[in-house]
Amino acid sequence: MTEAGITKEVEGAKAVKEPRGPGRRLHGAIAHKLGTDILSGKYAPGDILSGEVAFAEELKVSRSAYREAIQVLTAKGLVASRPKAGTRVLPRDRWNLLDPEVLGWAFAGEPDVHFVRSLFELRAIVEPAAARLAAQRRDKADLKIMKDALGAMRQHTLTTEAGRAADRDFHNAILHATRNDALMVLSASIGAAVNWTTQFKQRSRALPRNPIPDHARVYDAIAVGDADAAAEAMNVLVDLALEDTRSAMEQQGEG
Amino acid sequence: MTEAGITKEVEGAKAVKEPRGPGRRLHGAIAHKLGTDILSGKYAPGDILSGEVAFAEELKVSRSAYREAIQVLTAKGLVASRPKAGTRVLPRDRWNLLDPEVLGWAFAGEPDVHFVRSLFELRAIVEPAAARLAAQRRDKADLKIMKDALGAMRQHTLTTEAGRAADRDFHNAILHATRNDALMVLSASIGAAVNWTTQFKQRSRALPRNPIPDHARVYDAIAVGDADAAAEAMNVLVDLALEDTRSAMEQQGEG
DNA sequence: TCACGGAATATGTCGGAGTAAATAGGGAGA
DNA sequence: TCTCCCTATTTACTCCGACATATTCCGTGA
Repeated sequence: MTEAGITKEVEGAKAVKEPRGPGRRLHGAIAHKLGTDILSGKYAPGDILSGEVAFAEELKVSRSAYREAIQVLTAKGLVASRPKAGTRVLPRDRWNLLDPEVLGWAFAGEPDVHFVRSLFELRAIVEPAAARLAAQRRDKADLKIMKDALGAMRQHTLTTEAGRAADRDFHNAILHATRNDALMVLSASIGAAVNWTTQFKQRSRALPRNPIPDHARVYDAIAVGDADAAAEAMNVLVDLALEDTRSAMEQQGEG
Repeated sequence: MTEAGITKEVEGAKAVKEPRGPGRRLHGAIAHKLGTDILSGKYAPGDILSGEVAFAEELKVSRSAYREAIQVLTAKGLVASRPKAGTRVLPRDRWNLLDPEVLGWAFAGEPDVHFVRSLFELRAIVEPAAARLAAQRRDKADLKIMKDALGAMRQHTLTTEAGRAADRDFHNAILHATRNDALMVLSASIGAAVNWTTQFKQRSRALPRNPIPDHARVYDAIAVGDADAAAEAMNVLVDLALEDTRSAMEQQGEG
């Protein structure tokens, strides 16, 4: 039954789907392939993806599947299609880089060091301000989540998956405590970026210093409602991360 | 010819397309309708959009068109479809609120005051930091754009479209001068949000004080490379905007 | 050299078939 | 008799191929 279920369309999906991906749909797999190709620079802005039929038969899929993938890419601002002009890659400033899926495509290939630096700069901007807002709002439920995450961080080190999960929970709780929808969405993007860069950072250098006390200082400041202290303590944390990224960037080349 | 060209599918598009929309595609119109319905709360998170066929025949469009629209919504994290469970509205924190199109849907109906405040808070966080980075990088071409926009702002007032365009150009140039891709994407979102709220602010109160001197102070600080002064000057600007939004919010109710 | 018309091509749209998953029903074991 | 597990059916999402349409390009004529 299962072997019989592997029809030709699934074989086509296997051809374009990357191995680590979960049970993706066929058009999702095509979108992933095209997205990574665009993000990696294989297709430059202004370039035209030659017609539907050519791509569809090259990828051994029907035009509908290809079309669905193009719709996804269009929704994310990567391409635009016009009736006769074909599907054209849009300029970079039209791309929705904060989209989690686009972020995943960007980090699927070679992570562009310039872009990684941009992301960590954004984090260095947003998170201290978020800590300030969290200290001003001071939601009890979120405070408890932070405290639990802090406790989990004490038990596990940052080298384990549980430790990294606790770290993520702590930062996400702070973003959540701002009661700011826009910041919460950003937290998803930033968190994803941090995740994807974690592996890169891990092989570039060992995990430095012990971040627990710094995290505790952030929590204490938020708990007592000291906005300035919270922002400053978080500033120390993200500056450390930014510095790590900067050195890793120089190590990879392209100063 | 033109009347003959109006076939049933175009009539269907007219049925769901809002009047002000430009030459949108059919599935784009459906996505707009469903998107605004979801953003306005007509469909709550966890709610199920009953089957393809029901919606397709209710909207008088084919299933493909409906499916394309669902693909767009899925790409933006608004919904998720599973073979039997139907198409389900995802929780809010999965939504890609920073997507320009989603932002447009959010402001198509009643602009949620809480969300507007979030957006302006984000702007108040990002723009001073952007001014600081711009002062550190100090790109000559972007500096010229800022200067031109400043000159245009002197000639037109903020009550005219040209004046508002100059204001947008000025702020966008600062974001662009950061050489930070993530910030540049955010600028598109924030700029769109500011645009959509402009009409709301205009009828709520007259344009206050003359912002030209403050903008000039930001420009001067960036031009001489004084990062702290640039951040502080921009802080004054965005705090003013945040204050305006706050008062407009209270005026509308829901303090 | 410019304008108009025809042709070609790619997009947009439609209806049908297949397949995967969730639910409900029945049977067996405790 | 109640509970748990297995199976079958229903459901609707996914994929496919073909048709209609709009736009662009090129050629011809003025």
